[in-house]
Amino acid sequence: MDHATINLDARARTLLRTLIESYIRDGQPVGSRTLARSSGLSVSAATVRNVMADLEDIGLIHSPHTSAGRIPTPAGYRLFVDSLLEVRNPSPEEVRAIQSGFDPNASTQDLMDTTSNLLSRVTRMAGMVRLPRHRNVALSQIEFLRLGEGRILAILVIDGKEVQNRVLELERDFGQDELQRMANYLNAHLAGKSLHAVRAELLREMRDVRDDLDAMMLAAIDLGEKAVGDEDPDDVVVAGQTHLLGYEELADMERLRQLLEAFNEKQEILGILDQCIRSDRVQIFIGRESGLDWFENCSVVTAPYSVDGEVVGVLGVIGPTRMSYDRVIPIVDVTARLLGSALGDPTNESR
Amino acid sequence: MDHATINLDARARTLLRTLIESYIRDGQPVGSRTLARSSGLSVSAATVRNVMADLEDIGLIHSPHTSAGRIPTPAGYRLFVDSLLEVRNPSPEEVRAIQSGFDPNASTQDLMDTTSNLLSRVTRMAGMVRLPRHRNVALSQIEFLRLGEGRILAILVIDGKEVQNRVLELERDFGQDELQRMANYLNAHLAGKSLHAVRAELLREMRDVRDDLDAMMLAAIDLGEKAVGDEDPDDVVVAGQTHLLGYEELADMERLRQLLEAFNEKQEILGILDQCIRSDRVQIFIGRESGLDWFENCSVVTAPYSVDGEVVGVLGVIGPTRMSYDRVIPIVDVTARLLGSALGDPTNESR
DNA sequence: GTCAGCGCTCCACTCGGTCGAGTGCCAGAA
DNA sequence: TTCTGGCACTCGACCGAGTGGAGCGCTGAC
Repeated sequence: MDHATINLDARARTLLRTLIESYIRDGQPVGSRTLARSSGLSVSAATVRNVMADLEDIGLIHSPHTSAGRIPTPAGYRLFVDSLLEVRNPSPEEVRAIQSGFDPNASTQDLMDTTSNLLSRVTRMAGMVRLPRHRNVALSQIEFLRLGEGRILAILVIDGKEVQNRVLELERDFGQDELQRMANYLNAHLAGKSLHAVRAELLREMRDVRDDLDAMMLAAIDLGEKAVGDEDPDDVVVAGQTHLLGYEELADMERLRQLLEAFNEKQEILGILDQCIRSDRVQIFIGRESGLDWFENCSVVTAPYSVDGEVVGVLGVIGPTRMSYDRVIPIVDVTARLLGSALGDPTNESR
Repeated sequence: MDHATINLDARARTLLRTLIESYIRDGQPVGSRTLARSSGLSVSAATVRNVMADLEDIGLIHSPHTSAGRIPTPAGYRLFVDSLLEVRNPSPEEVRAIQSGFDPNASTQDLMDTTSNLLSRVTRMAGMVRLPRHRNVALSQIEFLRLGEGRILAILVIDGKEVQNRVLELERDFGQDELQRMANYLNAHLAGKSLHAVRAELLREMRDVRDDLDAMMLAAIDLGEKAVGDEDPDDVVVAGQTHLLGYEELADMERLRQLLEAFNEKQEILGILDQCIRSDRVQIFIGRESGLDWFENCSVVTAPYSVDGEVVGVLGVIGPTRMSYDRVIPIVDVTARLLGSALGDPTNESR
């Protein structure tokens, strides 16, 4: 396939680009006459037909039936977004709309919500945001609360603002005063370090220094490890799914159901987003490329967002394959940047 | 309208009932011949036609066009569910399916999730559960954690298993040891009492005894009042919205969009459910009766659920007006009962 | 390599006709 | 008075034929 793209001469590329742009705009198969006229080239419709026949052989376009116009195949879209597309700069209004949506004082959860809402509102498709990994956020404080026989509540305060609760089931029972002392010990040792570091340290101490510590400290370390142990839950925030009902190419009810179901389950969405987290720029999945059958006629545009140079999450939109990539891509891109800086914003960290 | 229902003789009622049952089953307008045959009455089609003409005059049925059969109007459905419907007992499998879904050890939130999932799975429509009011649950414990300058985290443990976090912004700053003492004071006074009682007591103490207490106690009461003060957030759990895509009478995309949007916003759903909380049995909204335009072609079946004799919430389903009320009503009913007892189950309260 | 032209294909649309379900009404029976 | 059979009529669903138009592939000329 790849060598085929190289074989395309300038004229064929122009025609393919014009064809796809036209189809994206109108949603109608485009015929040779229209294409000849709108391409800007001074060639006749017959010539265009020849070129189109070639493109069809390569598998970039196809006609739904004899004597209809041509529409792009997934491979055609692929080539289009990879090397033919000229992305517009996002319009100033759009940038402003996105920018003004970010409240630098909001909690992380709120930021995620607004972001996916913004994405879906501006693009009129479904927006989604993968929650940031908390690898390098600082543990501010850890506390334990006895709930009942062998059940204690661990409270982690992160970055001085996020609070996480975890209920631990233990075999041994601890009194509240014991718990208090263990928390004090852990806080003294670990407060201010990143969760990642905390975890590593606890594991190391459990292995190395168990002889040097009294039973209480040992229990404290054990408890701390249990409390920080679990990764934060994988999650993704989705918004604006209902926009997808508006696109007639997605009008098949059964398909649509599966699609919305996937948004509810979130599992598959997560899978897709996680595929993108290693990339450092906008990525695009077209149709079934993501591996899910029911993504036919859908495309996904994602971009990772980073704080202090480290990628911490991914966001993106899902819409019909026939979408305005030139408009959507920069929107996703700029949103990712703005989210990254909102998360890393000092005004956000200070409180 | 009401006197009209009284004017109906037995035959007309039978015919209306058969007509609606038939329409609910097949989704087709039903004509006089079919109706005459399936009603069980020994009357001719012509007679049936006369009766139908009367029913149409009263506004209980209408034909979509000349010489199609008749279909029920909302008023017809209303009369049907009010006085013609014979509800089946829920089938044993259904009861078992529902019953086995309840895990008596689950947290309230999990219970809500499973319940709405159950409702939607068993009825194949959208299920929803209004979160229970916590009016008479016991406060087990209250703790405070200093997050930063003037920001403290209040942790309420309720019923020995639910945990609620609330961040309070205060004008004055407290040290952690002060907070500890205040928590001790509050726990000593209030633990074990219902949230409702706690709140009342705190308010009373603030008014009455401020002279007798030192500043610390006063601050503690103030703090406690702030922590328990807010009502728990209004919320509703929804599941299985996607089932609604399967019903062709809801196939209008624009309508469907509004409907799903409403599920996302939850506000309107809340409104509907709250209308039902005063009732003590199954309630039904047909079409626009709930006051929302876009509920055309939809009906809502709700039932309140109670713990220890007090109604604490509502659950229900939303589906097409043309639904099997005789099957859905008992399902909703029995689910409400089972949820109530799962919430009140002593095995649930003990841990 | 490009282009005009021809013949062909296929879709979308319209038109007329038929069929069947169902209605409304009427006159006669019970 | 109530019921019933019969009749004329209406309307939607379906079918098939016909038509116009868009668009293709191919070919022969330049």
